[in-house]
Amino acid sequence: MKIKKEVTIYDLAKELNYSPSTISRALNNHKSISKKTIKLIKEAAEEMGYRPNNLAAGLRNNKSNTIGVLISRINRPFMASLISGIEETARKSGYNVLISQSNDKYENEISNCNALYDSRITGLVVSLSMETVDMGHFQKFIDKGIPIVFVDRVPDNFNSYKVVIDNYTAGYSATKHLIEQGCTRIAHFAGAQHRNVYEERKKGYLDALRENGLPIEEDLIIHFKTLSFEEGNKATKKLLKMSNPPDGIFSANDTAAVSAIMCAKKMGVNVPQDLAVIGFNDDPIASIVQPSLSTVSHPASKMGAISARRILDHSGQNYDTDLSEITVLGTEIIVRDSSLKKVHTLETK
Amino acid sequence: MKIKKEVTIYDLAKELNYSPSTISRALNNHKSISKKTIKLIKEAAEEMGYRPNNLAAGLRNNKSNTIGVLISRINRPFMASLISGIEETARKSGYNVLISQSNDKYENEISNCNALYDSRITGLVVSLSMETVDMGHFQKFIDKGIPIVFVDRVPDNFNSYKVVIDNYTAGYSATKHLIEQGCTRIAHFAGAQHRNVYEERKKGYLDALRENGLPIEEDLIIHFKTLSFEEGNKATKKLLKMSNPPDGIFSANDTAAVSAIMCAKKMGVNVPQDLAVIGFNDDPIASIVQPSLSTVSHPASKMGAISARRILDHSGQNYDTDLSEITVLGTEIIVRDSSLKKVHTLETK
DNA sequence: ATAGGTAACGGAATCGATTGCGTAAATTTA
DNA sequence: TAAATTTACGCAATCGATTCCGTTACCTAT
Repeated sequence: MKIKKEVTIYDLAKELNYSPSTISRALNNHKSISKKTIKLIKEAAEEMGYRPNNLAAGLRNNKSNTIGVLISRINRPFMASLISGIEETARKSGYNVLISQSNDKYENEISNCNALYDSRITGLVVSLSMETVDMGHFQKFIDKGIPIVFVDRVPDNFNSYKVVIDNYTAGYSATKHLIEQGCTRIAHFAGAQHRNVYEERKKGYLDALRENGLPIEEDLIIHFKTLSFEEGNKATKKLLKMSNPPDGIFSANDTAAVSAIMCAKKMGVNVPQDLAVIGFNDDPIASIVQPSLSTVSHPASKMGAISARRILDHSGQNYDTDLSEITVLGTEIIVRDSSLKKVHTLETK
Repeated sequence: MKIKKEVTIYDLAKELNYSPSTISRALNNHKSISKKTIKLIKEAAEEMGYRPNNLAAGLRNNKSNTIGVLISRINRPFMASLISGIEETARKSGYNVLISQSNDKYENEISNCNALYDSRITGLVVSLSMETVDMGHFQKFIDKGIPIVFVDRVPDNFNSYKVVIDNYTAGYSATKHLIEQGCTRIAHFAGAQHRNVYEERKKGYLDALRENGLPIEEDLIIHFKTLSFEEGNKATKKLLKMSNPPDGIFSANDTAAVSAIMCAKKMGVNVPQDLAVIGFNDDPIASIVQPSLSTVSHPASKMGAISARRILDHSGQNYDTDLSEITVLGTEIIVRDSSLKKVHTLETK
């Protein structure tokens, strides 16, 4: 097996009778090299099949043109789209994307964090694990001037770039939508309250009830651990067996919302007539379940693109950039059948 | 903003009065360093907060302890699970994972391929884009002794590691299942025939028909471009409007299969009584659609894990490893409601 | 006691690109 | 035309880890 030798700037230098410095500068469009020489060198480089050694450049500059991504799980629709957005944006600028998943374990988040740090990433995009409370493991990036972009599941006690959606307004609007459809006893499937996204969605829910004169009943607020299908099933069963069951559910994710729909159907409860349901995320399953699930959509891929862009821009700029910049993206209530009480009422009249 | 200095093996050398060589060897458990010294050095390294510089090591060794992943799209359930499996396995061995998506464009596949090559990845995991026919862009990896693992969508004209499922048998079994359920006119939603997975699934379908004495009708074989929801809808409509419509569909993926179910329902065709449907992949939507979709499941995450393992093992071994090793994993027919004609017939009697 | 062997470590080159400093030639200015 | 710039480039150190060759000191066998 023949191992072909790689072309380096030294090979180019020898071939063209220039010094390696000139070659390097020419390839980087340094201003102190004449246009002619740059053209000459670049053409020769192309012809000889020169390809820059990122490792060498990285060693010298102590960075690697690589964006690190630290998330809970890759195989979730939201996360996959997020990564997709990061990757597309990064690659257009010649950056690589390094991924790692914590599986929602604090411990994994720390070790992955260290591994990425050691890899001299240019910047880090993070969506916090479910367990994470302490932010200590991120400090070293700040100390080194490496930008961190928190996305979706962000901390509130750590100053850095953030890309989020307006979870409060989304929660408020989703709940308001159910109210407008005639619901008066609306349950909420809430996520872990130390994660901003779930806390704010719940706040929105609560305020929507208050501002519309509906009482808040603690029995109707179910706190989930993982918002899984199984948990959703159990919670729905419990709710529907109450002497005074809810007539609406706002779930903090689609998985649990779908389980609620399917569970209700199995129990003979009509959706949306007896129980209107709205979820969160607009996962593919939302448009497949019957009745189709109303939900809140957010631009996952765009969030990824913006996160990557933050890092790319940060690296191009001077150091004292404002790290605290927060990007808030809008959401949209996607009305499908699972919440359309009114229209349905009209139709059946 | 204080920038903390990184600890290097030279710092350790100075501190402990050893040479950098010894430090390096000790940290790598080289046999020519005494146990005592190794212990001493490792403890000091730990205490001083030493972290190896992968870039420096990578430059020297011309590789980076990084596995490159080249796939079509991240945000597909199969691909996300695949990456998840790769990442978990790689990280356990201290390897990083670099991802890139081609969006099923040949051109992107080439440029991503080059970018990964330039990043000195230790090995490459590839699932071919829909368009790829020529394999030239992969040759340089072979020339360099960098292992490539093709997974799922693999080439048949390129000698390298492969991790696949038995698509032929899966296609055969899925079709056979429909036959056993009483279907006699089974349509097939086929994917691009230059991709092994779709070609073999179709072959299995054809042989199942033949071996069970059913005629092959070209009208019932629809060749899809992307097996999308929209394409599935259109194809289903066309099939059901035939004077002699099919009573079963074997779709090469779940997306199209689900669209068939939903389309049939809308057209007043009963699933599975009038039209039995079976898909492929066991995506989340398969268990959500009603009637739930029978399908073929394959171990996406495990395929990723095995692919990563191939690369890790290859790097540990001597050079003349057998590159042509092919791993074939089993699949499973998941029987749900969309194909259960017989049982349903019994129930309704 | 001496040749031969081994265990334990050090010197210094190497990987490839970058960059501060220096310099010769070309150009402009006075 | 001499002086002052400017242009265009070279020299050599640097980033941090690895590794091929040594080189001691100590041990063993004859």
